[in-house]
Amino acid sequence: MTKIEMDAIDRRILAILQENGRLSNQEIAERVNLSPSPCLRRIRRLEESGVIRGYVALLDPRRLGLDLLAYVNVRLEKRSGPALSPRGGDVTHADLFRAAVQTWPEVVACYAMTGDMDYLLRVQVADMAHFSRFVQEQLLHHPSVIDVKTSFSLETFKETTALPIV
Amino acid sequence: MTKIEMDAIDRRILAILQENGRLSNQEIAERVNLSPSPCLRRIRRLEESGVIRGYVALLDPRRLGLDLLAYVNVRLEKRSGPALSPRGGDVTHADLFRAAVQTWPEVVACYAMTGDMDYLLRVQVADMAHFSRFVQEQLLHHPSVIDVKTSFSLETFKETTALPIV
DNA sequence: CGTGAAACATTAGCGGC
DNA sequence: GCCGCTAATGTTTCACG
Repeated sequence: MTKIEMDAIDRRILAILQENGRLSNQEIAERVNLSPSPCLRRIRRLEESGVIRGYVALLDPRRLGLDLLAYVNVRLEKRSGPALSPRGGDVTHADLFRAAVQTWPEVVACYAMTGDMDYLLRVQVADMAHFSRFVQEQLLHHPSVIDVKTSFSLETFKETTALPIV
Repeated sequence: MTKIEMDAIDRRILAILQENGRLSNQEIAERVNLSPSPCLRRIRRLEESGVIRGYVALLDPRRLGLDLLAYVNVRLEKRSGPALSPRGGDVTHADLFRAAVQTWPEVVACYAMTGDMDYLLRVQVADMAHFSRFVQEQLLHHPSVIDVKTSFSLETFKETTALPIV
């Protein structure tokens, strides 16, 4: 995990790009008082070093009919692995659960957490019917899951992908 | 909140753009089997209607030294407003808290939630020292905050800004 | 780091299905 | 209505000073 050297101009470029990832290189160069070529060289370096992970379009969930956002705390079975892999290695409940999470499109984020619940899922679905089906048929149906506790988002007051780079 | 008509091509364009927001219109047009101009017209329409909220660069928090991600549950004082605004309107604890949240850069998301805590904050900071200072000097210091409960992310297994568009 | 030129991309107008 | 062509304009990119 190479942490690269960055100066004030690099940080300004990052601040600009995490607000608007489609500005032209020319426009960015102007804002940081550079000509286009060194500015582009800096951006490429930030991309290649992994500081910039990628560029994405952000969509509006409500305009896509995804009106329900839930945070689900999940507790897993802790007893030793429920199965042996074909080659004899242990497969833990955590492994199974994490693999399942990758296949569930409604789960847009999954973290292992401190505290008395093991995982926190961010779940984005159309409505309560869909959520209920997801919990019953996927989450609680999963052999590694012992218990879930859900909170629903009533309103979003702040939500940004922009990190606080000082 | 106008929900606009979208066909299969529009959805394919959205799916492409939420994975890579910097593809050229030409490239996207090719992938959806359209010529550049109708493709661009569709993208502009999706932008103007608000389905596409914007384009951003995603940065790697760890490469920026932001190694600590916390989810903080916050409970607020419920008794009637602690102050009157100059023009006489009531200012609730919720109003005060939400305004403060906007000014705290380490809070990258804030939701009002169901359940026994009122708000859920996503907090991104360098280390425990910074987090501790934030909780003591900002959160607990705020007159509307009664109580906070924090969980820390140990590991991220899935995290995407791409919504499940079917 | 900046200049300049070639390659490439965007976008408005117009005609056709 | 929505598609695709063309042509003008703007942008990216790279060798070189």
